[in-house]
Amino acid sequence: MKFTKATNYALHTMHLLVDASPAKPVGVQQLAEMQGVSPTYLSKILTRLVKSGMIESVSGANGGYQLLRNKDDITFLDIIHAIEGTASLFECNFFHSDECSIQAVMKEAEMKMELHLKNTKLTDLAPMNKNQ
Amino acid sequence: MKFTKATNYALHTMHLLVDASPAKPVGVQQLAEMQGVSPTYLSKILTRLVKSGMIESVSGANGGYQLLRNKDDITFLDIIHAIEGTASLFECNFFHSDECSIQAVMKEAEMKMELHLKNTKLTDLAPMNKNQ
DNA sequence: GCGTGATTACTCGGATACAAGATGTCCGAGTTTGAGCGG
DNA sequence: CCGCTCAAACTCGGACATCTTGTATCCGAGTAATCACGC
Repeated sequence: MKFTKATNYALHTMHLLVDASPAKPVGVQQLAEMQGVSPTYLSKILTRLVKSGMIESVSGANGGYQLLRNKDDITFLDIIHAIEGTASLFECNFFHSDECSIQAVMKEAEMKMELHLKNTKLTDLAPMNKNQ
Repeated sequence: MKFTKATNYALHTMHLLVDASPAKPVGVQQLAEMQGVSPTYLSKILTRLVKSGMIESVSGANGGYQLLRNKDDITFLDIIHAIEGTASLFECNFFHSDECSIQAVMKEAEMKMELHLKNTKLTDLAPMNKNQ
């Protein structure tokens, strides 16, 4: 039960892209270098963000990734769901006849967290400095 | 990013123990059978609950596990922390000069969830029926 | 009837096996830009 | 000066390789209750 590193990379990358917006697309190599990841791995992560419609890829020379949606619309939850999936964090395997009361509590707790992530946008954060 | 099955087992087992309290200790085999787990694996999970001081083991014939603390004091968060650990769900690997603003948001969201889990106790749930 | 030992019913802990998912790499393919070259 | 070609700079996607962690099993050891047996 931990957020994956991919989520960490995705959030930071989106933060960088928001800062760069609405400028030219940013190359994977540059993004990867700033975070100390391999470009190939980061591109796999970004592919998931593309599929969720948050960013788009620009192929060819001077290509890279850039924001697609309005930067004010992108919430933390959007990014996390794109990477981790939207499945519930807790799945009860017990053979209940009716709804599992434990699962209900867990789901409610999860929703509390998601609500906060849904209400926080990347533009709420201070711009990221390079030496940060 | 999912809660482990061990957490599921632990929560349901604690629920069963709360129902049985303050009766005699309940054997692992019985607890495991009700959940469709192997007794040996469940005992490993329960060991963690013992170490956290929530339950105690009674060895020997007619032994098993029983509640140690007051049943009204046991929160969901206690059980989850005993199984999953207390580490933060999100760890930023980026080399920031100061605090990571992304991590701050994530930690806050996590606290929202934990707050709900801390305020919910096992005794808030309806007793568990065998055929449930 | 009473003590003593053996059996039984349990938990405990370590070692190990297995599976799944996270993490990361490699490589071939497609795409756009831009430079170079010939007409 | 224009257009064509080709190389360079990119992303894309699949196929692997590796590592960690969750899940589960096995077995020997310890412990307490109970039973059996002999005095």
